[in-house]
Amino acid sequence: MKFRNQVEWALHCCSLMSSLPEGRYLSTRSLSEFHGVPKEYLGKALQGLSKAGLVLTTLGPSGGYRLAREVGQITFLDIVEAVEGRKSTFQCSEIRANNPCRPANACDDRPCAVARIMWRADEAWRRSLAEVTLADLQDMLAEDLAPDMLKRSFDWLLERAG
Amino acid sequence: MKFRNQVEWALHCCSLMSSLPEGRYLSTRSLSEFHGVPKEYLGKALQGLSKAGLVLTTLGPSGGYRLAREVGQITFLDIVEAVEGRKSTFQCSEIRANNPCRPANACDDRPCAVARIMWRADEAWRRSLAEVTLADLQDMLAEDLAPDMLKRSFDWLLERAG
DNA sequence: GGAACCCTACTCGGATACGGCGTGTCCGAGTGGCTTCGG
DNA sequence: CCGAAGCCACTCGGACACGCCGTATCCGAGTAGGGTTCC
Repeated sequence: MKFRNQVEWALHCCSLMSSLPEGRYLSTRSLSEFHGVPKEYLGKALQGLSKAGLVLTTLGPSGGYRLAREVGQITFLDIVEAVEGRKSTFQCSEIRANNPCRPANACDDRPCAVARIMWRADEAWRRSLAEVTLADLQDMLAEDLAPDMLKRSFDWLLERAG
Repeated sequence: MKFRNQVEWALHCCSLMSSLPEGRYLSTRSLSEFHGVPKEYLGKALQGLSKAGLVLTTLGPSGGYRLAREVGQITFLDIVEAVEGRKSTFQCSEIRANNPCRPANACDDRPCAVARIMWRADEAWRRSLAEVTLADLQDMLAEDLAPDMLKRSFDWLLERAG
């Protein structure tokens, strides 16, 4: 079980858009050049973000994407679910119903115990991702990276942002 | 991102083997009949458990699988990792290295901030699964299911166990 | 000079091919148990 | 009657096809901006 690489791309794109000034947009072309990934394919990840309402789009020259909410109001879980979907990582196929010893009037009032445990782990994972926002990521990056590099990246995207 | 259904099968098979008396074995044939899943394919999941050292095998008539440790010493994480592998759900492709503004002597002493957050969520998920053992599952099932059905299932597998 | 119009170039979005891994199946190596034969 | 040997049926384990989803790409609908033209 592993994430598709679109998740990573979407997260990094949102990270870039976090420092985008009000009213400016970043195009798929610019984002793909910055990250060195295929433009057309990256577009599908961004479309996922658009469908989920996380980003706003504008057409035409100097068009592109920008975040739809404040950086503190967009969590990692929002982004991951926008790309990967909202379905649980564990799907219970009700295998217990095939038990040959199971009577017809079996008590199915509770979900399968195995599924309950797996879903609980799924919840823990989602909760961990829901606790981190893009604002937190900005803080982490500010602490990790050299200030001059942040500045240059900021200028780079400002130059390309319509 | 979703688990393969082999995970569910493996968990339910381990659940059955949990109540297997000492020295007895359950064959892939019996397990597949009990759960109503393809025998040959279920075998691959059990082979995964075998490779991970979670179960012991015996060949010949009345051969099969049985748990290698006490039910309290086998966690859900053990089983899931035996089937799905131990790799993290998030793979960092070091996309930040493609940043055109990144100098040659970039500071890569720390992993990518995005990856750190995703890995933390991965850890939370694993921790949740590591906290539950097959003994806990047995307790849950004893509380959920009717005692007579447990008894019948127990007799069923005893009849088939070599 | 200013405003309206048109054209162009650039954008996103959905529809369209290719490949890898999960899904499902088959066959061979190996072994424990039953039968049989001899003492 | 008892023990040992041989055979057989049953087991696991790895090697072999099929199908679906992730990956990658292309093309069309639509629009913002700039240039031109007219008033």
